[in-house]
Amino acid sequence: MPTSQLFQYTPESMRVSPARAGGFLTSHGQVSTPAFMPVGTQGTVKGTTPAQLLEIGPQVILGNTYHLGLRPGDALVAQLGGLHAFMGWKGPILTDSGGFQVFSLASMRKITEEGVAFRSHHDGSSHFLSPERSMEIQRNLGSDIVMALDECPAGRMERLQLEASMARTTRWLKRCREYPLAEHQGLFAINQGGTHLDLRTHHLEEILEIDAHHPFQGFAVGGLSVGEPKEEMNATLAEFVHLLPEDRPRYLMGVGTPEDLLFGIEQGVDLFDCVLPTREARHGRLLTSRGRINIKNARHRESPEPLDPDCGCYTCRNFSRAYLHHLFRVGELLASTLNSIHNLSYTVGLTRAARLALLENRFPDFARLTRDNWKTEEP
RNA sequence: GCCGAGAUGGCCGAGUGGUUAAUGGCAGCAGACUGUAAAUCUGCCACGCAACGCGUUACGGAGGUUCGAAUCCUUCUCUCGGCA
Repeated sequence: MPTSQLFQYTPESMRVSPARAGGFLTSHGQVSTPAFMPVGTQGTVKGTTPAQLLEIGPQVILGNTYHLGLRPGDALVAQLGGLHAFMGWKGPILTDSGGFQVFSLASMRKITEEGVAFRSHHDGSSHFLSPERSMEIQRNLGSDIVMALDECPAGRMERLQLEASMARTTRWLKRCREYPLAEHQGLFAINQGGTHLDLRTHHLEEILEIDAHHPFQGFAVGGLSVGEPKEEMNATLAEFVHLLPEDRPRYLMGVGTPEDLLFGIEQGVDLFDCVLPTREARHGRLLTSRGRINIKNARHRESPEPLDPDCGCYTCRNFSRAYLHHLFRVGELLASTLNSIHNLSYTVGLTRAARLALLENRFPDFARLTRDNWKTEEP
């Protein structure tokens, strides 16, 4: 079954804000939105087993083209039955194209019209990622949602440079669209333009020209949360997201914090992904309905309380802050696991709760209450 | 008892006459992290202040040499190894 178009639960005419609930089908299950997608770059959502992930309940998880193409290699993954089978995850998978690595590994790559020449971060060996190669890797991985290869420019890139980068991203997008993917795979286009509304809209027009001949299954907003001021990111989202086609999923890439998710949903974003919940979990920074806590802080040493009394995750059901504090202080692996389970549960749960509130027509109240609660934990 | 080695800030451990309140590491106290080169990285970490500066104690104890000592000398105490 091919990844299909968005179907909406709340028609535009019945909505009081751009925020919306929706969903679409993939061959590995339905995706209900808004949804937060945990990142599993190297074929694992760091710190969790698929069974634990199943309980957390994400709609989709991510894998990465650059990383998996390098190790263990997409051909091997294909030989072993594809990424779903390889990593033991039966639900939908989205693979990022390697576009973000063009940004994050900037010191180890060179961009040309043909593609991106990378030095492997493992051993320095040379590799070339073209739009076609990115598609080939993602086809081999067998993900349900394939991301177009883009150039993710740094947040403070000069306008002129940004325009050149975007033009190339558009040309790459055409090549990605022309590449034959597997029957079940859907391709998402990525919009760039930094925090310039005119560049964003211009790029969107170019994307929609391609879309008119050969439709994309979704649209992503890329190039945000990459160093630009938060106010500029929010202004851009507020001005731009509602311009994206209504009838297909909108994906805000690399975002983020609970605050950002709520704001994004309010602007009409359907999908999010971010490494923050798992990375911060590994670093002892935990999200709760009452704000953030740092479990390594001495003040939690003797606390019998759960992390978040309003959370029903495995970690909060079974362990005290004192225990989590202890595990972190002694450097036990279980600290990462329990913390990751919680942060992911919180983040996935936030988008799920938002969806429910949207379906029940009480989203504005939900958003206000959620924000008020965040202020209670730490002064 | 003799011979040898050594005693440094909470711990381990550099430093052997002067940019030394004293390298590092650990522990401790905080912070950062947004399509993962991140189980990572950063700051603080003797005491007292009218504190981006000043003062006071500090390298086992006591005494000495020197303009100046954690660093050299004497002695005491203790620790470790070897021989009796």
